[in-house]
Amino acid sequence: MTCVNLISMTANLAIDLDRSSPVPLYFQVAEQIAEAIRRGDLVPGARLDNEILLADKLGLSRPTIRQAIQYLVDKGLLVRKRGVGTQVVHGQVKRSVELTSLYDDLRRSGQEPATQVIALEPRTVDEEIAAILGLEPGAEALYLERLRFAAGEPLALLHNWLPLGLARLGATDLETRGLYELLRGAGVRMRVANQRIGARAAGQSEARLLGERRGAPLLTMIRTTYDDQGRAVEHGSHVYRASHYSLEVTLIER
Amino acid sequence: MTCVNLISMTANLAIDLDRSSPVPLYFQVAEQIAEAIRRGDLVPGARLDNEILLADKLGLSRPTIRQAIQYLVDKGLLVRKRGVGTQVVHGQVKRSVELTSLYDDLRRSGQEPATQVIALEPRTVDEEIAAILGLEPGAEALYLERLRFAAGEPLALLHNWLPLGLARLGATDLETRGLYELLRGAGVRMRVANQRIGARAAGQSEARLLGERRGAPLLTMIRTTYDDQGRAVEHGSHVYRASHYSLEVTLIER
DNA sequence: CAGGTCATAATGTCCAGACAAATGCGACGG
DNA sequence: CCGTCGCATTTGTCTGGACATTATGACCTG
Repeated sequence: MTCVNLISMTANLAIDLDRSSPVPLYFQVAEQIAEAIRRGDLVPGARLDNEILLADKLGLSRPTIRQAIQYLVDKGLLVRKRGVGTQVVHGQVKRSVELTSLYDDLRRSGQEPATQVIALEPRTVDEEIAAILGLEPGAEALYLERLRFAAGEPLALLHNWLPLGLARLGATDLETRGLYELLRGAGVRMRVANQRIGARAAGQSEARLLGERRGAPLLTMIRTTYDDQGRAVEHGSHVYRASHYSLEVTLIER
Repeated sequence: MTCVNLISMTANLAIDLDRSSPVPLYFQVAEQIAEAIRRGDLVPGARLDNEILLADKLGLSRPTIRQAIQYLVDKGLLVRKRGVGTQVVHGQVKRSVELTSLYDDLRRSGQEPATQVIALEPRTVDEEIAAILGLEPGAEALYLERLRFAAGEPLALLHNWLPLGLARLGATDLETRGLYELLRGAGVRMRVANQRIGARAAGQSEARLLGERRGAPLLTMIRTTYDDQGRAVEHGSHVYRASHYSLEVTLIER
């Protein structure tokens, strides 16, 4: 186990390496630099030591250090400029894009999410859903309909279609945890999601369920999620009360 | 200049390398593989030769090949699995996330965008905008207000704030080209954008401008864009006619 | 025939070094 | 005083190799 200071000037940033750990070295380095940025030990604009010096200090090779830095550059935490050096990004850029569910979002923001399962059953898919999920027309898929509350108020009406046999989902599970969390726990590795976000006026029945008036603006989101092999694992069509919720997205261009 | 077939089985994919070009070799490889996927020469599920063989065929080292493949994995075109190999992703995953403007989106989808500039002038910023753009309170910034049409119909009302001196923007330019295109042309390198998407009912004046009735659902987007150094280069607050437009977002988890 | 075991193949990680290219700054000269 | 050239610094790209880890399928055994 080694432990080395990263910044000569300030000498307040230390990195521990555990070569016996299964966690890759580059990842250990990246995590600890990211943590230093979150903590504020590395302020925006601060320059890291150059790659060769860093590699030397940590007893690693330059490619390994580069891999660690590249990882953080991709996440938008660092900026590299040839001939200049590597700096912590100016301005407080938010967390990178992540595949999260509404449930995760709510819990992270400190609200208390609750869920009421309205439907949970295999249903015959129509042509459109079959095409999206890559099933034969007339096949069955798991249909799921939920009403999501936050702070005791109805917030969203969620419709989902999932391929059968993907995970064992019980109504009890779904009322205490988020769908994405359950899928991840079942070993589903979600990787790409395609979302279409729009808005429309609330219909009669939606309005009643959500506690809005008919014609109230609703935020709509249609999302298809694929796993790391490109197979569709979930298709959702959701409506949110625009007065209570908005979506946040961060884009990073490489 | 070398030219090598990539896939032994089909032998229909060739890659040209130009070592005298300033374009990095890994990028040349990546581009041509991506092109082959777009063309359909590499169908979803097709397996690439393994990295060592590829490197051998192309006369490159394995890290260079890996860099090319990694680039495409990050873009969501390929999937790597240890012990198995590298495959073209199943299913038609859309293009990766990009920083685009409404104008670009419309032109790409074949519609004919038109723009009417309502306001284009330096204005004193309020506290909120100053904080977002990183300016002193009371400083000035360029205020821009536009009405965007597609196929002759009003589509969106766009409000923007930009730091002064970023680019010379004329009303004529803005009526014939998109804001992002103009900024890129002026050397601004946009890299990260943070968007908040919501919905609300149209007010009286918005409704009149957009040709909707008061209370019609509107899609709202508030976006701040940062350059590669993390400096804010643009802040926009836009409303779209929900009946005519929706936003598409692709998320890729690494 | 079923199940576990082992070999094989492929990617993941890491190392040591070399040269290229861009940036910023200082020294020099007009 | 100002501009230009050149140099030092730093990241970008590329090489060639080594070992670790994991998934797959063939083989052997019970």
